[in-house]
Amino acid sequence: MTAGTKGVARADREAQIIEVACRAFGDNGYAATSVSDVADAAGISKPLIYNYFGSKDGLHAVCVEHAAAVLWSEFERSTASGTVGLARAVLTLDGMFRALAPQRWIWRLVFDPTAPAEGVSRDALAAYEGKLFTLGEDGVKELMRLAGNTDPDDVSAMHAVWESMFRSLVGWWLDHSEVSPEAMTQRCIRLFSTVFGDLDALAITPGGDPASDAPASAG
Amino acid sequence: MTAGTKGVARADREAQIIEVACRAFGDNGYAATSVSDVADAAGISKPLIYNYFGSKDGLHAVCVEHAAAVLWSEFERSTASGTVGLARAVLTLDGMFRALAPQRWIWRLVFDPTAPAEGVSRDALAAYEGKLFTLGEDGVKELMRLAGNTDPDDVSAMHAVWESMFRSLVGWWLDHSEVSPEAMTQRCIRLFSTVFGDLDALAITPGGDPASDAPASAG
DNA sequence: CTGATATGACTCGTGAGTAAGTTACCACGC
DNA sequence: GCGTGGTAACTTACTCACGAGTCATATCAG
Repeated sequence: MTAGTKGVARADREAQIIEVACRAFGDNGYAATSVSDVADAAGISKPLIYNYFGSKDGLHAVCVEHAAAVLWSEFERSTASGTVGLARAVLTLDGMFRALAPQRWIWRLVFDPTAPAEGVSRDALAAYEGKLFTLGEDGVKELMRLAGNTDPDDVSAMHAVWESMFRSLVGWWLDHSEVSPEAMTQRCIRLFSTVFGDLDALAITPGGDPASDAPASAG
Repeated sequence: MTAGTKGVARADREAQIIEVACRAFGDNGYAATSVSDVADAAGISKPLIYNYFGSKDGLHAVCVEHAAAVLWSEFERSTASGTVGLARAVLTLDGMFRALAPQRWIWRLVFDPTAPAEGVSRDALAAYEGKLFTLGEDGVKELMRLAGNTDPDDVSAMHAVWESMFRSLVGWWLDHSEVSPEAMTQRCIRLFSTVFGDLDALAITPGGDPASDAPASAG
C-alpha cells in the first residue's frame, strides 16, 4: 500500500480503529491480540495506531472506556428502576442481555483475565470496577441487613457470590449464541424460581420502560 | 555455578522442580511465569528443566496433573459421603478449604485463565475438567429433577451458576488469607442460611470422617 | 571410563515501539 | 482558476527486549 493520506479524518479513523480493536480484544483477549492484528483488521498500518493512541495499552484503555460505559449505563438504568432484590436482579440481567446482544464482545473485553495489570487501561478498568463494586455491595448489604446479617466479611463474601452468579449467567448466554435475550431472561426467572421457590412477584416487564408497570419487589 | 552433578538423583530433582513450579505457576499464572523464573527459584539452570520435562508446556502439564489430583481426591471424598444438596455443598467446600490451606496456590494453578489453549497441559486440564463437569452436572441435574425442571439448557445454566458460586467462595477465601478453613466453612453455612432460610439440617461435622456422624440431606 | 547430572552461551521467533520518508488535502496569495 | 508551502494522514522498514528452546561442554559418581 502506498503511503500518503486517504482523505479519512482522524476522528473517523480513530472511531473505526476502536470499533475493530474492541472486537479483537473482546474476542481474543488482550494478551492474544497484537497491535498488528488490529491494524490488519482495520486495513491500516501499525504506526498509525501508535500515532493516534500512543501504545497498545492506550488503545486498550479507550476500548475499555467505551465498553465500560455501555455496561455502566445499563446498570444505572436498572438501579434507577427502584426495584430491589430478585426483581432487580432479573431486570438487570434482562437489560444486560439486550444491551449486549448486538455487541457481545463488550462483556469479555471488560472481564478479560489477560488485561494488563497496570497502566492506563488498568486504571480505567479499576475506576469502572470500583463504581460497580460499590453499587453491588450496597445492594447486597441492604438485603443482608434485612435478613439480619451485618457482618462485613459475610457481606463481602456474599457480594463475591452474587457477582460471580451474575457473570456466570451472562457468560453462559454468551456461550449459547442462539439463545435470544428474551429467552435467556425467562430462563433466569425459571432458575431463580427453582432455587428460591415460586416467585409470583417476578412478573416484571423486561425490556420495557422500567416505570411503565408496577414493579415487584423481593427481599 | 560450575557444571557437573551435585549428587541429586533425577527423581528428587524433578520433585523439587515440580514443587517450585507449582508455586510459580499458581501464584503468577502460566503466561507470566518464564522457565528461567522457575529455574532461578529452584536454584538450577534452565536446560535442566528442558532435559527433564521437555518444554514449558510439559512442565506445566506435570504441575496440573499434581494439582488436579489433590482437588479431585477431595471432590471424590465428599461425593462418597453420600450427602446431597446443600449439606454436600458445605461438606465439599469445607474439605476444599482444608485441603488447600497448606498449599493455596493449587487452586489458581488449576483455574489459571492464562494457561495454554492447546498442548499436553491443556489435555491434562481438559480431562480433569471433564470429570469435574460430569460430577457437578449430575448433581445439579438430580436436584433440579426433584424441583421439577428437566430442561437440559436450564440444567446447563444452573450448573454454570453453581460452579461459579463454588469458585467465588474459594476465591474469596484465597483473597482473605487470615481466615481459617473452619471459620470459612462457618461463613458459608451462614451465607447459605441467609439465602435459603435457616438450615437446621446443616449441623454437619466438617473435617471429620464423613461417615462418623449421621449426615443431613437437603434439596 | 562411561553415563547421568549439570551449565554457559547461544539461536530464533515474536511482538512492542520508532525513525524517516511519502502522499494528498487545503488555505492562501496572486 | 492556479501554483505552492504547510500540515495531517499514512507507510515501509527498521530496532529492541524478552522468552522459548538448543548445543556444546564440563564435572562428578560408580
